[in-house]
Amino acid sequence: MAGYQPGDCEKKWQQMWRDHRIFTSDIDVSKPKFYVLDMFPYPSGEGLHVGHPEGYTATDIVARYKRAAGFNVLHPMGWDAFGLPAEQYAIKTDTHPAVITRKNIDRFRAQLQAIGFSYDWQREVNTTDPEYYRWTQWIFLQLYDTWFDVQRQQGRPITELVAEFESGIRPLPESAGEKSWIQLDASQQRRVLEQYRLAYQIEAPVNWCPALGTVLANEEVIDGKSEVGGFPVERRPMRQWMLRITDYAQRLLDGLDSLEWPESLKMMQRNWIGRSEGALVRFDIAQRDDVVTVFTTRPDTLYGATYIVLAPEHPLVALNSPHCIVPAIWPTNIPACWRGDKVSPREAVESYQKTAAARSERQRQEDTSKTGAFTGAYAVNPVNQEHLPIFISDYVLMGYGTGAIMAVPAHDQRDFDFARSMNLPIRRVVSAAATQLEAGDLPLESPGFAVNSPEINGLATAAAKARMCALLEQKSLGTRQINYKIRDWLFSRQRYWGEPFPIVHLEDGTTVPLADSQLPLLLPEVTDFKPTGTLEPPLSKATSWHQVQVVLEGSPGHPHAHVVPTGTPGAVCARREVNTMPQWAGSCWYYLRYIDPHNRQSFCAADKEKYWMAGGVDLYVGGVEHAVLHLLYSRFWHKVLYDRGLVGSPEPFRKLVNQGLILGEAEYTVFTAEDGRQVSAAEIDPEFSTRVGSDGRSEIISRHKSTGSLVIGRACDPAAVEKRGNVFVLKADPNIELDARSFKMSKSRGNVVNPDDVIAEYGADSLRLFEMFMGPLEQVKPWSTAGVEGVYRFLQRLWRNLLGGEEGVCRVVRQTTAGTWTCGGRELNATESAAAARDATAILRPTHRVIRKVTEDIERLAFNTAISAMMEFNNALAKLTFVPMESALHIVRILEPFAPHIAEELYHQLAGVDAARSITMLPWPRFDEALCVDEQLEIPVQINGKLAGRVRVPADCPEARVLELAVADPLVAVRLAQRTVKKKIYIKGRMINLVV
RNA sequence: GCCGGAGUGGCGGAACUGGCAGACGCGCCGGACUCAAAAUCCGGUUCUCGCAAGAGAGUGUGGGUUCGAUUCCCUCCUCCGGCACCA
Repeated sequence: MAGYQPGDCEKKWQQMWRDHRIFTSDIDVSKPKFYVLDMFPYPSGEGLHVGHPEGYTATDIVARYKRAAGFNVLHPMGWDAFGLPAEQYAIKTDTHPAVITRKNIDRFRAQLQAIGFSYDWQREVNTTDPEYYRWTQWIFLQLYDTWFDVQRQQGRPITELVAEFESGIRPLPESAGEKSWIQLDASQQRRVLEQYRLAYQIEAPVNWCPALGTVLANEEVIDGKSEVGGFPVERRPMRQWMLRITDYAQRLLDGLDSLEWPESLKMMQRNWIGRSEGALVRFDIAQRDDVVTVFTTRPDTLYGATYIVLAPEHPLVALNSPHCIVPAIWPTNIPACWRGDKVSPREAVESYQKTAAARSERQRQEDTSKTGAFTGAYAVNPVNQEHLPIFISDYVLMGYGTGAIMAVPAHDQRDFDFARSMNLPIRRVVSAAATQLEAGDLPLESPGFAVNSPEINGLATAAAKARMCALLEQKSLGTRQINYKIRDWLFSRQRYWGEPFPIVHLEDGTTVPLADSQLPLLLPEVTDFKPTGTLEPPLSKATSWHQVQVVLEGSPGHPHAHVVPTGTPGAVCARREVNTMPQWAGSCWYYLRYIDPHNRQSFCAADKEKYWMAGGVDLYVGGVEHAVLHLLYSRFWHKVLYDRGLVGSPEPFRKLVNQGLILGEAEYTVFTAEDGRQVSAAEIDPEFSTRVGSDGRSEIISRHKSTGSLVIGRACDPAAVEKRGNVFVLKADPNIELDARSFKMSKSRGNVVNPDDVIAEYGADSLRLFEMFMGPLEQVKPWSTAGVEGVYRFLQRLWRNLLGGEEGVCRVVRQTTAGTWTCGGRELNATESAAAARDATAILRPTHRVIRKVTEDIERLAFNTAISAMMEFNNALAKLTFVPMESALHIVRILEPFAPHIAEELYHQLAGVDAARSITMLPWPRFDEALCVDEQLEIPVQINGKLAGRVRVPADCPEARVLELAVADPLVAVRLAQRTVKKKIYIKGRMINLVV
């Protein structure tokens, strides 16, 4: 038999697994279920990179192990295939995105199958498949049909809201006027309900990205640029679909506590949700019948308020509104700087509003200096009737709280800065010390003790807050309030490649959902899918698609629509929604579709959902980049489905692990100045450094810290580098320090590793093993081709240790019932038999130990140490002449989750079983705890914590005897001479410490 | 600035719950096999001093708790990630 040939056997076994449907899963109530899920990929044109198989290998190991351990495992894969990159590429190459998507999926599937993952491919899903997205549309309609009951903190069907309106239990909103529900006509009723639905439309300032030709959610905008492509994003008002995720803020926050997720990720979601407790306080506007309400988290500082600030877009300063509080002329006795060069407050406000509107999000972030304008109006502080000037400034955001604040410059850095630039008074109302009035420098933001505040003087900040809230509520001047940073989810996109909304617009401006029987609403096959260059989506060009006639069925106040041929009696004209859903829609619920992927009656049958989703997905592995996108959105959808009784668990993903990024191989950068001299990395100004790509190789342009002259950084041959102390230097000139680090893989750097190439050279098993051997799953770690070589050698050695090398013979022996030994059918002679018996004894304990180690390490997802343990065991095998069959089968069995192809091959060659039988059908081996420890232990002996000697004792040796032997040990005795042992400490089986 | 996480050989990393620091792999050095090379096998490899036996130091820094600290506590430094005018 030839040696280990990964290329041959991997294809063979992959074929066998497919032919015999080895990994097909079905409900089996006799077994506990285990749902192990990967974040499904976006099938990009580039194909897989080595980062993808990292998480996929981890879950595959768990899936294979859990099956062997007696679980019924669900382990599926699919495609998140709607979205911008394919569409951008489609526009560039003038190919239909469906064509590109199909090609990319085929490529991804082939690549994944070449790695030998044990997915149940019968359950493959594709978000762009009409049979899939009909249910995405259906779930959207559930959101549309749901309203949030604040009292119950629960989403409920719209019919229940209608019933409450009809019976009068729930008052109609003010917009309905004085009429009762039945006095409203159908159109008015629809309008009222639209204000309650979880899916609603609103005209609001949104993130418009001109380069992509679409709006984006807050979560998709990073530093004022689009997450996809990095194009600038501007704010502009547009009518868009929103989902009321804000209503679920508290439940999304509370739910985190029960989840086994990385703490950092929970923290990111908590920050994003951004709960803060405080109070709403009402300030009357002086000499007017108007009120401004502010939100504050520091009601205890109310006496320190010296002015009020409104966001420039605040309704009270909308100059064309009757409620505008800006007077026509400046009040008397105001400082000149409040007035500036403006002749009237209106002019000042208008001018500032224009400046603020012109500032982009990015400019706001970069320049945080405080500017603003005096409105000429005053508000009255409700606790002391003081008149406070009202300003507008863009450091107050309309989107948060009430868009208005009370400014307490003594205890808020931003208010402090603004007060300084506008010459406003600063009044201390908190002292850092209970016994002093003026402890701590201003602005003092940290908690302390209230001063200069009649009702609360002396109270610690927390108590002062509570007391002030109680006072405000008692006098009806304000209320306790909880605010969230999270905004409603902007859910529509002006793109072609997404799910169409199953909604039509009637001529009265109201919306009506399509009847369920009308789903899926297919994306029209258009040739022109390009953005229009205006704010109109591409689907607006598909006139024959969006102009329809419908008949309405059901209650006129909340009907559903059937699209019918023109001229059908009772039909009315309508227009389909021409926006499409964002990429996140399909991924919000795909884990549910895997459970029942071919169901044509329902998104997922209830009994199947109940079985597989009991307690949620058991293990979910994916990148941290989805922390506040997919992971928040799908929790939200899941909670809505839960409220509507469509799923049985309140949280979708019980345990979640983020795999760490895989970086390119380590690189060394040497810096050269313009005059050709080399410069130490320490001399470079990191603030100034920028990376530039040129013909696949990346350079760094930077400048010298002290001289400011231009410096270029280039990659340097690792052979020319050595380490001196904490830094890497050039061997040729140790005065020149280098920059040493690994970089994120990218095309422009030219450091991308393609898994296909690794498989071609070393096989899929080596790829899988190395991905796991590199280090802990969660950690960021650099790729190393030499490291792949290492695990490849391990597999070859294991092969040789069991089956022999090129010309070698099998070393695996069996003991017959008669007690004799055979090797490959040949009976061993007396000398050989003695060796076989000796080897069997020698390897017994290591066998049990390696089973235990691998079992425990898989359970805690410590795959790197599990692999080291198998390598150690393999090294032990190499020292033997013969390997007992039992040990051979055990090591092959526990290797299978990591390297399934070679394990399958070795199993068949060793056990000689039928080709259709898979090693995966063998149960996981058990280990005997008693056989995991050695009979003889070597106990280190310390004197005052320093190692002095060792003693060998039997494992069950009593303490007194161990100590006796320790003191008697010659090395120890020498050091103990003329010293008295004060204390003897023995940690059973571990060590001895003698204190002298 | 705020909130997380992490600093261990030349490199990736290991060390259970406070108990022999450096498992395993890479790299490097030496040897065997070979006409030679590759592959393979054997041995060595934290640093400093020493021919050696051995001695000393050592888990980012400085301190503390403890018989004993990579592990727990405090200080500072560096790196990575997230958030950032959120009242």
